[in-house]
Amino acid sequence: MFLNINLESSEPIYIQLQHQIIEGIAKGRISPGDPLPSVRSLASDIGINLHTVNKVYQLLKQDGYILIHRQKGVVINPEGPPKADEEYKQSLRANIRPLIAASICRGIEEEEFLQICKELFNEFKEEGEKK
Amino acid sequence: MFLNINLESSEPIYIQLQHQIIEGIAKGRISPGDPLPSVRSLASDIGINLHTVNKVYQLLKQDGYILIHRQKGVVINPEGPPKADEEYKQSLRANIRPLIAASICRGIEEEEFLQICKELFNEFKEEGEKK
DNA sequence: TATCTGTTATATTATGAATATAACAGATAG
DNA sequence: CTATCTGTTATATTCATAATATAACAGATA
Repeated sequence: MFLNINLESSEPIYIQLQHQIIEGIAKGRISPGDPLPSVRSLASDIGINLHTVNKVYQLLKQDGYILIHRQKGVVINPEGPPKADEEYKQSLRANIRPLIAASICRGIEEEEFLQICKELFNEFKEEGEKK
Repeated sequence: MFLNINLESSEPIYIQLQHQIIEGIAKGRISPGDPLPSVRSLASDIGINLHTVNKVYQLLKQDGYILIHRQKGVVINPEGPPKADEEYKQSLRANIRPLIAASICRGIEEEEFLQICKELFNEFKEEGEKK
């Protein structure tokens, strides 16, 4: 896999895992229909507990990122998660707001902030075109 | 004060407080040199413990947002926090990245994301001009 | 002198993150 | 049929963090 988990980070393991899998989907490194490792094999690959991986899979399932069939195992949802509704956008704003506030206090202008966002979007686009 | 703390939220109280004070500075609701309430009075105003407020003040002091004089009490730092260096921008990118990844998966295009950021910046600008 | 300030110390409770071990039921390969 | 692998559930333990409670100290102030 493309996973790079830092066991020493203050960021919880299950959050890192969740983020990196979602980023993998956004970048097209894993495509709709692709299988994901079993909770046990992924856990032993990374060197963590089975339950930590299971927790992540449950969260991803709940958000519509993956499907879990008793037979086929774990698969990237071909449909993808539901489109962003107003509630989602509201929570998105709530997450960005403190980042912008701190940036303003540190002298990062709107232009520069938007530029950083554009560069991040390019990070995802470029990878998507490699395939 | 302009504080609105949700004691039921899963977001820790000290994080809410920290964010709202920084947002207050970014919006110009509190200006450089302005005093902040004492740890005890603010704590009793909100209905929380003195140590929770003290923790927030220590974090804000550490980041250069406020100054704590033995005499004058707590004051918004006239200098403000240090300008964003490359390390800060790196952590900023790390914070924005998962938001963008999830947005892409949910069908939010770059344009719309940037538009949301612009609106948030306006949130801060508009308030700043009221004074 | 009494009061308010930030600060420090100590202890307790509650919650969440992560682990360990075990077991169950369904599917699959030998 | 048997053995193995799958996700799932249950239970328990360890550890760190968030939040509280109570107390005390030293400097400044009225």
